[in-house]
Order: sequence, then structure tokens, then C-alpha cells
Amino acid sequence: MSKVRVRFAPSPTGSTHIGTARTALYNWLYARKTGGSFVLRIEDTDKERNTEAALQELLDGLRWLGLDWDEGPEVGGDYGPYFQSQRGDIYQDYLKKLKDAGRTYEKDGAIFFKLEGERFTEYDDYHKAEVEKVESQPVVIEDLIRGKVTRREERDFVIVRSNGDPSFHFVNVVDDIAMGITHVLRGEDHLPNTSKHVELFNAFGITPPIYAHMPMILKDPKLGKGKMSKRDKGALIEEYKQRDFLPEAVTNFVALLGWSTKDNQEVLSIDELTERFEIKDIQKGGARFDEKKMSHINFEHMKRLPIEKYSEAATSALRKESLVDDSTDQEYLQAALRLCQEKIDSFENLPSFAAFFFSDAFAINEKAQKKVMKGEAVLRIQEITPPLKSLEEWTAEKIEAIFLSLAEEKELKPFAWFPVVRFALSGTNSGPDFLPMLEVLGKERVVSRLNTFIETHSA
RNA sequence: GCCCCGUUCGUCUAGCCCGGCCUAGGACACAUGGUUUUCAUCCAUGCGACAGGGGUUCGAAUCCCCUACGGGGUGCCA
Repeated sequence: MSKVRVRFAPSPTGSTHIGTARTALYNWLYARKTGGSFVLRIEDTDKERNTEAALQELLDGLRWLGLDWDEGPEVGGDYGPYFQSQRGDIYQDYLKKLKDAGRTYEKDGAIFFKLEGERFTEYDDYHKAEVEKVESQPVVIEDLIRGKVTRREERDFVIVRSNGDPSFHFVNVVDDIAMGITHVLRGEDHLPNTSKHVELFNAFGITPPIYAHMPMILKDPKLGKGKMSKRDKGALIEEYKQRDFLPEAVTNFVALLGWSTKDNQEVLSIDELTERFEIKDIQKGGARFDEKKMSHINFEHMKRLPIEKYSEAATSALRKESLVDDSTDQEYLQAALRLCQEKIDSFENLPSFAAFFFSDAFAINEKAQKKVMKGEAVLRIQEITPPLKSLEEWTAEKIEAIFLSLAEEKELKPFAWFPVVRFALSGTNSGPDFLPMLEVLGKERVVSRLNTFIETHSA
């Protein structure tokens, strides 16, 4: 069997959408799994809608996701150029082949591909006019996901527009031939196009590649009907990047939209994905995007990160809010983050969750304040501050002992102090595990914040 | 209108190809309880689906047909 060559052929007309990313991912996974080549080809034949910025965003997005290409822009390859806008000569050559074979004709300044078969005219309800149709032979597509699909093309179609630009169907097929593409893995929206493409392959006398049409990603039903569009919340991969989602979580989640392993495992690294990926295991029905599940997968990946990696990603989120900088003590930073890692489910929420570790000017949660400040709150802090202040060995265990003995002395539960102290130290009633949090904050910070609390609340 | 594709818990899905092991499994979400030392974590339990109708068969989520619903296409967009 010849070497697998797959391609991802986006047209850079705007932001990169999650469905586009999935197409890229599946192609990439298949190439990596089979030891084949992943080709990136830019379909920029629509000059008005293509921008340099969109192209850059696309390339950045792929790299961020970890999808490197073996051939394509910025890396080159033996089948270039990889921009359709630069492949004019190739298209001319192939056009000539069709002309010579008598499979083209000109009409209204455009060049049409001529189907084979009896011709007749018929009223078409969609076009609301009499149109010419062809009694052509049906085309059978052996789709890896859907099995046999039979479809008949019944109208000639444009391959070169009247402005001289070759059309999508034509360049797509020509490039797949010229680039030696063996497998075409694309969205179901291309399924009806495939009969056109197969007609073209046949006209060139070339065996078509193996097709696999994957299901569409549909909108969250709450957001409406139909396939997910760029304007839908959560649709853009750029958004995940900005929100400090982990790229491996995004690829993991996106891979699960329409595909699954057979072993009930969901949280998978990109290597594990590669190992398990099978085209035949792709689902036929459309998948709906669910941001809650996306967040969950992200959290699972966050928890699995080694602390050095976690702290790298966390630091980037913390820096945005100016909570840490180069002068932040690394040991302290990591100790604090270790406590956050098991609790907080997204990097975008990390700054507000962890701010009190890095600044005395943390926000006061009013709801927590109301809840905590009932009763003898200030007295509780006054009671606990002196013994903490004189504690020599500042460890979670010793701190606990202080609370326990004070509780015994006052005949109260330790719970009488915990929430108030937490509030005095962090401005809220939830956060990392309590005792470890005190240990990490350190005696100096703890005592000073407790004192501040007493001062401001005992008027 | 016509053509193509699809339809298992609210959502992602396993099972379907090779009918019985399915009183349909897992995950997210949700609900309740626990973690009597906090908590957005963690643990436990619960809720919850084979679109409908006909066949075939001893037996169907699994095979066949019809209907309904959903999606895509029907462009000198890609």
C-alpha cells in the first residue's frame, strides 16, 4: 500500500472555527497514526475574501493546537506551491487535458465541465426555470464512514469562472491529483460535491481518493438550529486560546465530537488520541457542541499537568491581572498553585480565586461577608491571633493543633473559627484547603492580615 | 420542490457491520447525601434514551420497508 497523504485545505476567510479545527485534527491524527503526510493547502481562490491576517491566525491556531504540517506554507515540500493562488499554470495544464478530451464547453464566458449522457430540458422548481439536465450514470462513493453512497450529477458545472478564476470543484480535484492525496477526510457538507469530484477524477482517468465524510458540528439547541457557525459562542479556537484553555484539552474535546474510543476513556492526550484514532469509529450523526463538557475536559487536563507545566500556564493567566511578575518568589508561587490546581477548573477563573495569595488588596465577597460576620466574628479572630503569632513551627499540623486546643478551651467547634479566618485572609468563604492554605500563606501574612482585620472591624 | 446523509438518556457517546451476554453501559449536566475541618474539588446514590409504525425471526437498539423529524446540498462561495 502506498503511503498515506492527507490534506487539510482551508480557505482563510476569517477566524478559525471549531469544525475547521476538527477537520484538521482528524486529518492530522490519521497521518500521524499511519506514518503518512499531513499536507496543508491554502484554498485562496476567492481573492476578495482572503486576508493575510486570517491566514496568520489560522497557522497560529494550528500550531497552538500542536498540529504541525509536513508540507505547506512556511515549511515547503515537493508538491508546492501550497497556495492555490500560485498554482495557475497547473490548472491551465489540467484544463487543457479536459479540453482535449472534449469534456468542456464555454457558455456566458465561463468554462463548463460536460457530463456524459442524454440531454433534455426540464422545469426546475428550485431555479424556477427550464434547465438543461443530463441523463448521466450514477456515481458510487465508497465512504469509509457511511458506506456506499450513490448520487447522480445531472447538470454541467462551472470549472472556470467568466473572470478567469478556476472554481473550487476544479482546483480541489486538480490539487488532490497533483499532490497525490490518498484520503479525503472532510465534512459531510461536501458529500453532495463528491459526485462532481468523482466525475472530474474519471474525466482525468484517475482513480479518486478514498473518501470519509464526517458529521457536522451542530449548534447547542439552546442557541438555535443548524450547524455551528462562527458567530456562535464557543465556536472560535482563538477564544480558547485567549481564555487560557489548554490546547491538549481543546484537541481532546474536539476529537470527541463525532468520535470516541471503545474503552470508555475520555480524557486523552494527543498521543493517546493518535494511538486510538480510527476513521471507521467516527460517528455518522451530527454532534452538538457542549461548553460544559469542554470545560470539564479542560479541568481534567489541568489536574493532570505536572506542577511545572501547570505553573507555566497559570502564571500566564496571573500575569494578565498583574498578580505576579518576574520578582514573584517561584517557590511560593508553586506552593500556592499546587493548592489551586486541585480546586479551580479553569485558568480564566484562577486570578480571582488565587489573588489573595499575591496581594493584600484582594476583593471582598459581600455575600461571604454577610454570612461570616454574623455573631462574634471579630472576637474569634482576636482569640486566634495571639496563639498563631507565637507559633514557632508553621506547618498545617501545628496550626491545626492551635485551632483544636482553642476550640476545646472555649468549648466550641473548630468550625467557629475556620470561616472567619478564611474570610479575614482571603475575603471570601471558599478557596483552597484551609490548613494548607494557612501554611502556604506563611505566618507573617496570616498574622498581619488578622491584625488588619481586627483594626478595621473593631471601631 | 428535488437529491444525499442522518436519528440510543437534556448533551457527547458504547452497543448496531457479525440479531440473544442490553432489566441498554460510560461521561458531562442536573438532584440528593457524605467528606461531621472550610471549599468551586473529591466520593456515593439518584434522575434519565433505543423517533413512530409495520415486517423478518423462537428472539431486534441491532436486519428490511414506510412515516416523521433533523442536517447538508441544489452558486460563475469554499
